[in-house]
Order: sequence, then C-alpha cells, then structure tokens
Amino acid sequence: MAPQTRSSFPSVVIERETDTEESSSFSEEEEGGGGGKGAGEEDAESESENVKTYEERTKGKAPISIPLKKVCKVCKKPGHEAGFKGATYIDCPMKPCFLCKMPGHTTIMCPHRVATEHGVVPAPHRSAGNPIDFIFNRQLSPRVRPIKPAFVIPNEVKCAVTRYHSRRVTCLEFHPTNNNILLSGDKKGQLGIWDFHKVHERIIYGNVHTCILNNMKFSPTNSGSVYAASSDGTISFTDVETGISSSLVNLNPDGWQGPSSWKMLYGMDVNAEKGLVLVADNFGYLHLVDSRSNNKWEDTILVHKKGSKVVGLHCHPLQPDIMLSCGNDHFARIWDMRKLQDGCSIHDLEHKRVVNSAYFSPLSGSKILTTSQDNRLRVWDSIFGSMGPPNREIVHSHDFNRHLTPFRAEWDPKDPSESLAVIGRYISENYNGTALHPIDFMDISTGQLVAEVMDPNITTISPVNKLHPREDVLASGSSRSLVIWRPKEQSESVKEKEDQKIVLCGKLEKKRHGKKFGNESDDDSDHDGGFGPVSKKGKA
DNA sequence: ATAACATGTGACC
DNA sequence: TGGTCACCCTGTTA
Repeated sequence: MAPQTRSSFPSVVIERETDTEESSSFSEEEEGGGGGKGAGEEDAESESENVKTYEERTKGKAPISIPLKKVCKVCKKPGHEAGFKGATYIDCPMKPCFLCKMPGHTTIMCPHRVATEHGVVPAPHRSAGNPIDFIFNRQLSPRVRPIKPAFVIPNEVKCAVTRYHSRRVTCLEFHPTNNNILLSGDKKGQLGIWDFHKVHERIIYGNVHTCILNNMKFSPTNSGSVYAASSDGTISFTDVETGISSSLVNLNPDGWQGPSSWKMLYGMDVNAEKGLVLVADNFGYLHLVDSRSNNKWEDTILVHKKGSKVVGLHCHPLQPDIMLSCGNDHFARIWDMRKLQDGCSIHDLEHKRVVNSAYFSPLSGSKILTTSQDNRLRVWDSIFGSMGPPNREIVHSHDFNRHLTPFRAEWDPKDPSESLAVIGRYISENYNGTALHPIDFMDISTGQLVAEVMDPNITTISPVNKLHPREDVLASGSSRSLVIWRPKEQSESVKEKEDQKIVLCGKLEKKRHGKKFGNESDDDSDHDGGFGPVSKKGKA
C-alpha cells in the first residue's frame, strides 16, 4: 500500500490567508485557538468554586438560590453534567445517543462505536436484497479473499490555506484536466481557484454569486469553465482563467418578493450527452436548461414533495437517461429522463430523515450511496436488481447543524471496486488531549471503517470532502479553510510498525507544540516533512 | 479562559 | 400550509 507518489509534491506548506482579500469582511488575525472548544470547558470546576465566583460577582448580595448542584448544559437538569471535559465530550444521559439516535445509552456506550479502538463503526449487515446475495454475503464472502486492491488513503496534510474564504466552504471540485487546481465555493457565493502545488497561487472570485454556492460542475465541452448553482437562484458559468462569469439562468427575475417566492438552486449536474444542465430548486422542482443554446428552457418538473428542497442531482455515469435526485422529503429518487413527468420516478428510495446526498457509483453506476440526516449512510448494491430497502445501513456521525455545511459521503472515483467512500465526521474524539474530527474512509461494501484521517492542526469539522479523480489526493473544506491531503510516505521503520492497517494521521504523542497552524514564519518544515504527525518515531 | 453571538432549518403541530 | 420552536461535540470575536 505504499503510495506511489506521482507528481513530486513540495514539502508541506500551510498558508495563512493574509487579509488582503477583498472578500474578507472580517478583521484580522489568527486561527481561533487550537483545541479550544468554545462551549463548556468549565465543567471541571468544583461546586465551591462556582459559588465563590457567584458571590464575588454579586458582591455580597444575598443570592436567591445558588446552584449547588451540577446542571447539565444540554438538558438543564441537575445531577449530572454534559459537555467537554478537556478534549473528551461527555454526553447527556437524558438524550438519545448522539450517534445512532436510539434512546437508552449515550454515544460512549453506543454499540456502533465501541467495537473498535475508536471511531465510528458500521451497523451490522442488514437485509440483503435477495436470497442469493444474502447467502453469498453470509456464507461465502468471509472465505473469499478480497481481490480488490488495497485502498490508498491520503492521510497526511500536504498543504492548506486557512481563512481562504470569508465564509465556510460549501463545495469543492477538482479541475477536469489540470491536476493541481481545486475549486471551492462558499456560503457567501464566492468561488475560489487554488493551485495547491504552488500554494500561493489562488484567487477568489467574489462576484459570481450573492449567496450560498451549493454545487459546481465543470462543463464537459469546455473544460475551462464551470457551472455553479446558488441560493441566489442563478446558475453561473465561469471561465476559471479569467473569472469572467455569465448567468445562465435566473429564477428570481423580479427580485426579492419575500421568502415564499424566492427560489434557491441546490442540486445540479450536467448531462453531456443531452447537452443539458439539470438544476433543482427549494420548491421541489427540477429545471432543464439547454447548455448549448444557453438560457433556453426545456422543462420544469416536480421531482420531490412540493415545497421541499431538492439538494442533490446526479446523472448516471453510463446511462444518460438515468438520473438520481434527493431532497428534504426524505427520499432519493431514480428517474428516466425520457419519461420525466411530475411524480413519475422509477424508484423512490425511502429514508428516515433528509437526504443530504445521493450518488451513483462513479464507474459502473450500479450502486447508490446516500447520506441522510439520521446519521446513516445507505447503500444499494444493484440498482438494476429489485430496489427494496437498502443493502446496508451504516451508522456514522454526520449530524445536521445549522452552522455546518451538510455532510456528503463521496465515492472514490479511482477505486475500481467502487467501495471506498469518504465522509467527514461530526463527533470528535480525544486524540491525546486534542479533540479532533476525523475524516472517515468507509468501505461501503462491508460497512467497515477503513481509515480515519486527521491532523492535530485541523481542529474544525470537515463536512466537505472530495477525492481527486486521478491522483491520490483528498481535498477538504473545513470551516473557511481548505486542506489537501496525500498518502503519508512511510519510512521503512515506521512502515513495519504500522503495518497493514491504515495509518492514523493523528498520532499526537509527538505533537509539536507551538507550531500553530497558519504560522507562516515558523512553519518551515525542517527535515522530514515537519508538520504532521509522522516521522520522529523511528528515531527513538 | 470564557461568554456571547450569528445564524438556518428541520420537525412538528 | 403556515407558524412556531428547538437546537449537543460551531467557529469566531470580544
């Protein structure tokens, strides 16, 4: 599994965004404190201390009542506490499990969690589609040696830009031909173009959209230009080189007439064969736009419950007539483009909660992977067989939170077995004193957690992740930062120790204190790569 | 170190 | 359909 490095990467560089950007409406300064978890650290404090503070504050005034008992921040009830204790989060026992959502236990005790060392663990295999599948999986599969090649996991930070965007990152896209160009969209509607080989070469186009850039897709006919769908109700078509942008459609030609009429565009995809741009809005409708004649409307179809947001669209990789949508009505739906009519989907894939994303597998398109807000990934193995309940449900922490871009599990487009997917994790784990939110690599054919990738310098959640279509590179959007990961190069000594298992990136024993993420001055990765967990080990 | 805040949006009636 | 209401591991600034 030793990664064969292709292009020669420069040594690790972490670039802090200087405040030059016109985008930045914020003031200045540093990344907000490593590990600092805003809410609720003081749990550790003793009761007496609490009292004292209170007295001090009230300067001797008779307090009405002094909360001598610990009060839970979550449920407000006395007798227990919840929140961070150091880098470990203590769950409120009055709430259902934050992972699997079942009552009766906390996240720590969740059966989906405790089975392996740490992290998220799959649900047991559930309802196989048909008897043969079931038998195969149950009886034969364990004895059949896997023929699929070992996964290559980009688990080490190669470079990053912090505060690149002025708001949180909402989507990422690799350039279709230029391997080192990463596009990123943010909540403000800005479009970032970053050459991560030359870390300093980056630009933000601030005038493409006026609010959330929800999805991007490169034009199949013009690889220098990208479509973007935004909550401002427009699709933009932008030349990456020049930044010149035109508006393909505007669903709000009359401007703001109140929230009940303002259309926002979410799911988008391009159907090359048909020359169509597909885009969906927050009222349940799919819009077809002829990409050749630009602007010409083909049709508008209700694809999800009226009034509900359609957050994802995906065209089948091999069959131009097949399309997949997903949205807030708890469904993902498969459509035949030739028979697009209101409510005439081929299959409706039911979920318990909102479906953040639904994707065909990238090569054959025979599988579907969805991410739902019920903290489960769902997999349908063969969309050409009977479409019943999912073949697998994998419990995984990716809760919805108003401050976060919704999590989306993304396929590895390079995996010939179409079983590797990446998704950020919401729940943090205490990694030697630092609370980190790993990025998980799941083998969705087994439900196994293959790898959890993290770095002590990246303390924010990474809901947005994309694997490179050709290289062993992972791009992450974490708050306002972008991070590029590549496989850790293992020295021989380290290699034998860490052996077959996927190496965790965040071995913090050797954490390099003071090397704050984003300090350009001292980042200079002396010797063997510097920043990052790695190395050092062998020298002992 | 910690408190306050900005801020959507999904669920439910 | 509309209105109200929670909302637990944010992230950032003061």
